[in-house]
Amino acid sequence: MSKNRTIIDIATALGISPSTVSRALNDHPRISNETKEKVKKLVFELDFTLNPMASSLRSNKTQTIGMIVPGISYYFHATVLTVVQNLLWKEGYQVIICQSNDSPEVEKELVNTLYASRVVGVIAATTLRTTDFSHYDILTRNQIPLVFYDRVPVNYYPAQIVKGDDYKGGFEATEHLIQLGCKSIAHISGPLTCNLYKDRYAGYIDALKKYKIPYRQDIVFFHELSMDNAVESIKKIFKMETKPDGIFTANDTSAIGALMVARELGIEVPKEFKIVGYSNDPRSSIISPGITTIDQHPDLIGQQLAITILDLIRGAETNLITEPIITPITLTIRESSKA
Amino acid sequence: MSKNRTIIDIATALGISPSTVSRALNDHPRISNETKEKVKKLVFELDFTLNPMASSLRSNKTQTIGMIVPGISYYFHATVLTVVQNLLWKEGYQVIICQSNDSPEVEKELVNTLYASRVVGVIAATTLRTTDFSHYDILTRNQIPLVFYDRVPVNYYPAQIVKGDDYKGGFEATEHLIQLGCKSIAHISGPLTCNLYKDRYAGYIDALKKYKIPYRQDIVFFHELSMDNAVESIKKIFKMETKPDGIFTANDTSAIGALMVARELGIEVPKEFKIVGYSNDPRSSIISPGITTIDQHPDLIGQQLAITILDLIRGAETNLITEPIITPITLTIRESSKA
DNA sequence: ATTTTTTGCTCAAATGTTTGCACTGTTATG
DNA sequence: CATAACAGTGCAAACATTTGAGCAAAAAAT
Repeated sequence: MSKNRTIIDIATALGISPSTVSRALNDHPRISNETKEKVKKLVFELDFTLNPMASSLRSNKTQTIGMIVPGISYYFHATVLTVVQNLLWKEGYQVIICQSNDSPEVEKELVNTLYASRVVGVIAATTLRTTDFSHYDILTRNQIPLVFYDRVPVNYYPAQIVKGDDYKGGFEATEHLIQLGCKSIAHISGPLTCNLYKDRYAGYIDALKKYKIPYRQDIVFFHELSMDNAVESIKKIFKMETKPDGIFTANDTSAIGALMVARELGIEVPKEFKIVGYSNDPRSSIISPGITTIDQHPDLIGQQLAITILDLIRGAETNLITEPIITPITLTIRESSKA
Repeated sequence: MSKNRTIIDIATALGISPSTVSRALNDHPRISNETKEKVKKLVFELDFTLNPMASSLRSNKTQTIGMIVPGISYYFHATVLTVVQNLLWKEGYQVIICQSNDSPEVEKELVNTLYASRVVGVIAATTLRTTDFSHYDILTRNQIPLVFYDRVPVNYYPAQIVKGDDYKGGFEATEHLIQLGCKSIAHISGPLTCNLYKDRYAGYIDALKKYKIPYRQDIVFFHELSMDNAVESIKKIFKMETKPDGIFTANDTSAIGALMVARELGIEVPKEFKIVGYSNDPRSSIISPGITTIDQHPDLIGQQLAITILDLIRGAETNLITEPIITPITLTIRESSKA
């Protein structure tokens, strides 16, 4: 029965005052090294740990960082989470992970609950349809560091941003198809309220422009990027008189959908139709033909997030929000876009 | 600038004492409904929330549940996590997710840290190689509800267990292959220190026995279930004089490995060689031919976990650990095992 | 030798709740 | 009609820590 020890037990055992113990444990400069050693030794021997509630109550600071994601099980977010959680845990922070399930209302509620539980920082990827970010104000107003990643506010919002280079991703994907000889490239995009799809779309447009390929409105689609939606759009494409000879989809699920429809209709990939997806989902390397896609390096994003939030928390006095931090992407070429 | 309101502010505003406010908010029976209404109304209007640290400090109880998983990004665990986190959040609990990265040492440390942060319950899937569970004693000794899932103690340990029916999964997978006419069935298993592989292996054995198929030690492998290991083992199999005509692998990664090697060597699946995996990883439905596999219904397991831990926490006085709760599995047939 | 600064520590207050006990007034019991 | 039971509330202690103020002794500066 491990009795709950307190700082006072340590103090009396050593014949010093509780305040000294507290300061010793927090490496206060006014405590002699000798005393610090003594305290830390006993604390170690007794396996003592400070009561985090009492600490937090008194200091009004926790060791908790909140993280808001649309869902834990999305490949991209799961990978980011893994890295962030591991790194922050090592620094002594607890990460509390919350899922918005892509609902703006839930997102709002999550922010409030995180604030109520006195988190010292928040990392968030917003909902696809979040356009109003005022529910995050409660954090900024109280100087709680806030970092958005992946899905970030489109207009200015006073918080740090970390994101993959979606514009470049869109551009390179499209350029790649063009360089392979595609003359007409379809695009499946998500809702343009979300920066991800807006930027990837912009890259697509600019690549077309650069190579003087006319933009065809009838082969560009905007809808939630589900398998069903993708299949529907692709079927439309293949019914056209002037069929496109390639497609760039803003996620891999849609790319897989495209591949399946093509297979079903007996259209040869990549010979007759080339496909490039986005995210480097594990499925895209497993399917055959393998799907060319843009790798967003979620582990790099995770690392960057951990570093960024720690910086903000530790240097909280100075407000050091910088320009958005853009992490690199890599075009990963597979069979779906071979010449 | 939302000042930090306290229970005392509410009390003075209403001309009552802080204790009454506290009791009203906690639905104490001795407070009149009239007073409760008054308090709750003002609390709602002011957007007031109790300071969780102060509550926890005083009551020595948190609203936090710890969850230990080998890694967030494994498909199975990600799905379980998603469900558990959503359900527990709705009940007002915060879930703090920890990753052991499959290291027993880290696992040990995690348990201690969770205990130190006064979680009210722990849900854990252990490391593949955890054989000593004594680091969990600190929880049981202090009556902190503990539920193991998926990877659970092999010998008796005084904690609730929730797991898929691995024995049945192994049995059905093997029986399925036999019924399709396989005469010699290989098996790739993980370390037998882990209940998962032990049970699936036992199912495999018993299915062979039932149909009087001799056990061949040379086509059964035990090693970590990575792609590389799988590829290596499969290559051995295909070099044998008397090649097996089917394989049951204890995870889907190995099944995918088997499929790839077969493809490389020009062995036709399922005609010459049939494959059954385990877990229903998304990749297994995407690859072609699709891989037959055992679906563990991670969402059901998640639901069951949430229910179980809540029961234990709420009825904490009575110790109601029951027999292991076994959740159903489903054989999901795809092309890799067609006749 | 005196004053100032620094070092190393203690005291006590403060953090925001919860909760055992006590108290008042009302209603039921004998 | 006295007394017990009970509903409804308030008081103050307790939870374990942090931290500003204070104080004595030692070290440094004058």
